[in-house]
Amino acid sequence: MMDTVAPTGLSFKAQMRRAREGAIVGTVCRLMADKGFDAMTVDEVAAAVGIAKPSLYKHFPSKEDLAAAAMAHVLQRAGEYVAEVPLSLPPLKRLHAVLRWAAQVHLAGDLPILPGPRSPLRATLSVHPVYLAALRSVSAPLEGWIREAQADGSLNAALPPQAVLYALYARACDPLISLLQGTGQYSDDEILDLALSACFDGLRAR
Amino acid sequence: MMDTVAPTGLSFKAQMRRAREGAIVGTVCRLMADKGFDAMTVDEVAAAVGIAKPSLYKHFPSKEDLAAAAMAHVLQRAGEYVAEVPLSLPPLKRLHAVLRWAAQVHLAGDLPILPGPRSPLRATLSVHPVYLAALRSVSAPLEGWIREAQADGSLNAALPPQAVLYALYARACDPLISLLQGTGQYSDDEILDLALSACFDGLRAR
DNA sequence: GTCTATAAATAGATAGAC
DNA sequence: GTCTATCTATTTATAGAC
Repeated sequence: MMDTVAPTGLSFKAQMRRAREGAIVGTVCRLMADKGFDAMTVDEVAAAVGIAKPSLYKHFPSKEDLAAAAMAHVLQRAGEYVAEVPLSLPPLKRLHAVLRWAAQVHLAGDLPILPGPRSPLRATLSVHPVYLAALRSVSAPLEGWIREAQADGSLNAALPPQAVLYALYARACDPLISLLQGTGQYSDDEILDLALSACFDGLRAR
Repeated sequence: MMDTVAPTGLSFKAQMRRAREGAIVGTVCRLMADKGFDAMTVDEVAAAVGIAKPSLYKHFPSKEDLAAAAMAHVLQRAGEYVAEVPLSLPPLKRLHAVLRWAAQVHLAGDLPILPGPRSPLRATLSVHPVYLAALRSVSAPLEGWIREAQADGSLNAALPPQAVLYALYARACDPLISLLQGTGQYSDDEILDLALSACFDGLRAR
């Protein structure tokens, strides 16, 4: 039996709270994907969620915590997807599948864009425990797969594993996807294929 | 004889004006590379240039025009570089050289990050004549080189030329470069080689 | 053209009623 | 816990002296 009904009455309110926080976080993801952290206003978030601004601040103490929660949420979803990728697949295919998943989230408009190198948000994230934990839950298995794929000869072994990992994070947020989407000339599947091919196959002919 | 001394007295002031505007635009480039358009404030720009804010507004009528001028400036520099690339090189090498140049500018901290897909800045840029002209002065030759490189079999012909062009723009601003730079583990040349290899060769082994 | 001083709007964040 | 109303700081932009 699932534990959707908790032993205490407290948990019902807790569930509603989590549901609302989920709605908030989802909204923040969309707004950060659209305009980025700096251009997003707390008023917009509140209006889009359909609640008042002070209610937001009961859930999250600051705008930056709001953003950190949103990015942690995306990373947690990614971590869940990573955990479900069948290890029977060859490691390169597993990496391919993860990037495809991330690119789909990007296409759907739910992937916050990366903060600038010296953005104040970066400082907040770099000490945010929940965000960092979610980041590691993705990075650790990916880095293992990268080493596997380099060992079996399917991934370019001249690239440091860390560089490959960073490249995958960068490609998940690839502006190429938005640019192609903006033309209106390609279907979502075509965009995914183009972006993945550009990343794994490279621009040079093979 | 060079025309550094102009026939009219007016042109001397004009030169000083251009020099100051050059300093402003250079500062804006650095700030936009660091923090992006939205997090950059006009006060910061004025302070960094060493002039008062109203003086800024004598040169540029709004913050968005400031940003457009900065991005147009980078594109003009890129256009000048493109015009100097020897056509004796094979087309793929020419594209390679241009991306390397852009990545160097990025590494130096002088390449504004791309605005978000629905950023208000995008709307301004899309109707800014100087910016659009500079953009075309880069895009037109690049697109020709892309078709050449596909025709001679060195560039993946399965990718639409437009997609390759967008990919090059995206890679010029590749966050991978900042991420590698942030580790402190790699020299600038190593970062350039890694970023260029990831773009042209792809992550897969060859 | 450059500055000091300031306007006008908007941002993040909170007080206090219910 | 949620809302109305508000505070404070900051931001873009300008008026007006020199």
